[in-house]
Amino acid sequence: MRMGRILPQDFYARDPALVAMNLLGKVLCRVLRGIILAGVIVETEAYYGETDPASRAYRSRGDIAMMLYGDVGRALVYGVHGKWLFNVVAHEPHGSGGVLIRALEPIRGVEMMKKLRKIDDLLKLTNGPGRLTEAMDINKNLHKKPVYLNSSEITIREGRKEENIARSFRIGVTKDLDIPLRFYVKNSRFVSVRA
DNA sequence: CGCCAGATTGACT
DNA sequence: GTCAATCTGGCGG
Repeated sequence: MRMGRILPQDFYARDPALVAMNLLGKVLCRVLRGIILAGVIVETEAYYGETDPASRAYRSRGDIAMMLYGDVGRALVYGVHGKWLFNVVAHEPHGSGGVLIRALEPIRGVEMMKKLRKIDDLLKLTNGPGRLTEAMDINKNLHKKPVYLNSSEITIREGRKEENIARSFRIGVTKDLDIPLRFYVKNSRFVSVRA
């Protein structure tokens, strides 16, 4: 697959659920020590601000929480259970929210991803939010970096058109909202486990 | 400073 | 299916 153009910042200036849905089929691109690692986004989740009990902005005023209210199109990287999770800040003007990238279909730099993950199985390389960050060496260094600039080590680009989009409730959250906010490519083998 | 929840994963019965 | 290792950010003292 040819590398598409980088999505502009205003792509992220919409409701997080809409952005999450529209990110399916787009390409997450990471430049690591001159090597390009890339994967098609096949699973995402939307999060809101203080109204969302699963959000990091729910009853919190820390740096992570405040970022959800800040500039759209920036990487929001933070740790849970010893893993790094990769999000992009996305919300309407004066709103709050972000999109968690939960799974990728690897398309470039597979050998390096296998090294970083210390496994060989292509299907288990990037099928989970903590797995894909390990496969692409995404960590605190990329926190707050814009994903819409050519100079960034992490960008999101045009990819393919996805047809079969499904949605479900978010995975792993203790308190969810009553609308399903997880989006995934229905017949992809690279979607994370559980449902 | 100490404590601990948590948007997870991998190992195991 | 169950379970615990994992470690950072945020908050209380």
